[in-house]
Amino acid sequence: MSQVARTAPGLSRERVVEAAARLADEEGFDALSLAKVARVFGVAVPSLYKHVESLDALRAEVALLAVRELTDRMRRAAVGRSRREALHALARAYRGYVREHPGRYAATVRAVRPGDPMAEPRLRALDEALEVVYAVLRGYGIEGEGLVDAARALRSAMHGFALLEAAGGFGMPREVDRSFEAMVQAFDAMLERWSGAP
Amino acid sequence: MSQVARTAPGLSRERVVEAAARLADEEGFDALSLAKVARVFGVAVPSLYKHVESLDALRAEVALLAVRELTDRMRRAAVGRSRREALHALARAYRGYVREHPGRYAATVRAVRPGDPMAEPRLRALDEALEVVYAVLRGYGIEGEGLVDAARALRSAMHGFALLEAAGGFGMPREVDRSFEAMVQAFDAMLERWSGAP
DNA sequence: CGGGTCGGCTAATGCCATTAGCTTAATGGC
DNA sequence: GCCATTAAGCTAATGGCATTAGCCGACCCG
Repeated sequence: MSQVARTAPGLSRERVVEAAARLADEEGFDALSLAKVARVFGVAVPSLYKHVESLDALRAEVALLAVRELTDRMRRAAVGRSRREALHALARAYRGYVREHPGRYAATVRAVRPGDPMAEPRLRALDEALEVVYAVLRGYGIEGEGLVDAARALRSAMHGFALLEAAGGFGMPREVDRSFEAMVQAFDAMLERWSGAP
Repeated sequence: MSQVARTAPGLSRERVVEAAARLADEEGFDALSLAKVARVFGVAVPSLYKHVESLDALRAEVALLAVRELTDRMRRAAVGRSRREALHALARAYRGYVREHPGRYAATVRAVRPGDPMAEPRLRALDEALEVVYAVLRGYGIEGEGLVDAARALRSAMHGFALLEAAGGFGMPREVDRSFEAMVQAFDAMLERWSGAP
């Protein structure tokens, strides 16, 4: 008898991933575990396996979510602007996302073992993010091989800055803002006469 | 009776850390475990605790080793050169280290919880690495606040590039070389007229 | 010779991921 | 309306791993 009212947690893949992403942001991506996700829902750990294949799959799912969110934000920021304006908006969107969602962002960084099928959607999502960067750079008149190089340089700088900031590798927040703006501005100048760079 | 000839593994903190670093390079920093280190030495896991305090401490020790090695390499590369020459040498040394020792490098990136006493030596070692970067930038006549900004930008770019490369985020190796050189060259141009940047 | 420390060990604990197999509620076909 | 199927929870069991406690032999120093 009874045991009624199981409160039917009503899990779903989406809800599980969302909770995992929140946990990653709060406690760090490395600290993410099925046990913690289960605790959030008041559910036994094995129940989660009805919705995700493994802890690794859950991590990959969080990474995919993050790449999509980040791409979306970048796109919104860059739309309707060009050159300096677009570059600053793009860069600020990027940094903003990493600051708001450090755990999710950390997930995107995880090295992909070559041939890992679980990472494939993520790679495709990353291509889309790259397209946004390309669009901004084309606004500077950069094309061809130089476009690839410039995109890599820009992504490296944003990525590196975000990570070092997240790792506490810098100092006072005010100072960090200034350094970030300086970096983006220098990039703008660099891109203005990139044409002959290679 | 017997059990003679224990082959006396002769562990030491240094040897344990060295083995851990090698393992991290081969299988990835995340895959590092006390169990694997113990297996390398043919020793029971708890024996390791006579030499390191915990897995976390071992990770921190690997990070410290890596920062020191990297700093040393950067210093050697930059000595006796200036400006463009120094910049390229520094950047190549950085990338070279990350390629040779991806696991060790990953260790250096781990976020430091503020107030973590275990991370303190690492932070001091990082300061030393920063000094090398400063030295190169001073060669461009950059000083004061701009020096801090420029150093952060440069470090971000190298760090970001290295990580994205390690994560397989780019494509063909030949192309990646070219992109890296292009980035460093662009940086050189940027630094040449950095003075008024902020 | 005798005590102490050093560097191994075994045993035990507890957390976590994962698998197997059970149960119950909803669903859909006849 | 009833049965079969499936979906979504559960408990139990397994095995890897980090960590702690406490034993024990070898070597060093008096």
